[in-house]
Amino acid sequence: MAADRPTGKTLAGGAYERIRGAIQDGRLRPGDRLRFADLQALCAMSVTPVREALARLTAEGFTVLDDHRGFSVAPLSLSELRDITANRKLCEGEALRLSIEKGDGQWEARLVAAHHLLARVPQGRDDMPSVIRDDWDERHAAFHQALISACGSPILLDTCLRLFGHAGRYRRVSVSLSGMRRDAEAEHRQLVELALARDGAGAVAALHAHYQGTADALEAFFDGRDA
Amino acid sequence: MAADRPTGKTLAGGAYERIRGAIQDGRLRPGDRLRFADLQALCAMSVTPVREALARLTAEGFTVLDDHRGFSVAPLSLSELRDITANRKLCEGEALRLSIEKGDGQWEARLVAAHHLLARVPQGRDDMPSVIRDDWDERHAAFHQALISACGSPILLDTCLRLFGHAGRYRRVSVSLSGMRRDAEAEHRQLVELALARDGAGAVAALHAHYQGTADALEAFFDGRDA
DNA sequence: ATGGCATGGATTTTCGAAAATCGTTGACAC
DNA sequence: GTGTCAACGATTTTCGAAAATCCATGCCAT
Repeated sequence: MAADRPTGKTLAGGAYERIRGAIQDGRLRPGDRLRFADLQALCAMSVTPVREALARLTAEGFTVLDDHRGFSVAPLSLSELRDITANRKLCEGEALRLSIEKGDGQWEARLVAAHHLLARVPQGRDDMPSVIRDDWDERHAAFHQALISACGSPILLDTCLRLFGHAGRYRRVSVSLSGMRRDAEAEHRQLVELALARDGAGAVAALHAHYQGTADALEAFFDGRDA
Repeated sequence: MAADRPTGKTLAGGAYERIRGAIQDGRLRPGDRLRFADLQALCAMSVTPVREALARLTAEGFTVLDDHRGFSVAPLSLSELRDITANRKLCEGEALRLSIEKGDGQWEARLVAAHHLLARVPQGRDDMPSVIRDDWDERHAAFHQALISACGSPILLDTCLRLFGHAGRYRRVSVSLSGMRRDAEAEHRQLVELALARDGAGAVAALHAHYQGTADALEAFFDGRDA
């Protein structure tokens, strides 16, 4: 709901954002075949920028490409969810540890500010409580980004950002079917407190528990299905 | 020297491999502007597949894109080298630990085989000892891949592969100017022994030392330059 | 001399159609 | 009834040129 104008600087960039948005919020579902005709209609442009957008999305793992058979939305699976969770524990855990070790007052300020914004908006919509609000999602991402923003490693930050994006696909599917997680707020607040107290080990443990809790909540949904 | 025919299945795939190869072995140098006219000549194809290849390379960090100003080869810097090294320690270290913990006989066989192939070929060319042989480079990559191939995490493997590719750019630049590393062979053999002995902690420590040694050898070259 | 502005050239970005490829359907032989 | 093969339709992939954009040069006014 945030991209009607040719968003960025180039059409291809706009197509990238639009298609990625459609994948992340479920309008395009896992396994769906992506025909160029449909995507051209969705993005109101020719085939070239759409193809570039799909190339980028494929490199990031949101879509897959079978040569000469076209693109499709990357499937979701229980095994990938577990894999993502394990990698988030490893990478974001280390990034958090580094941030606590090296973060300065600016970092603390960013963290407190991001948490304040996140805590001020409800997770679900008023009319449809089982659908995540767009602004909550943005602020949630910004919060986790702020948490690790002082780690000093652009590459690690990039890895974490990529993992966060992939986890987002699972988060939304789960929430739409099994309801919100009840204690996310408390866990976020606890993370801030531990970080400000410079309790590296405790904060990393809390982060691990946070992700594992999210993953556990999702496992129920995938139970039975999956490949 | 390994791609005259339209390598893969699609032209774009061939362009990707060719341009990436040119970047990794230094024919295209960091900061070089990538004009479509030149690339079309290099790849012998039209603009569309070249553009798709550049989109993929950009998503993987080998090239950068300024909107409407074109693509260029991603620059090399001392800070990025340190960042890559730290991330390799973290990710490949964990992947190695997991492989040692979970690897079976098949993994051991792959590892021994890969090491055997690597040890059988000299690092530098006979005519130009300061240039890495293409086959050594391939086998070196295969060895490190085999080392962590039993970690059970496709995402972690992908991260490691990406990091290895980036580190390769630094490795070649360094070797071409300051000569080979003298003890790489011994370190590789030691890694195999520790892995087969299932000494997780020792193997990870050896891997860290291996990467740090490589990085230290490179720092000398970058000393003075860099941004 | 200096700053702003229009003009030109070089390059990227996009388009719409042609060429190539894959899966499938249907006919035909065994 | 079963298996093989050829032709078709749908779709991707590629092409070559047009449109859009940016950077630099030179001109004019101050």
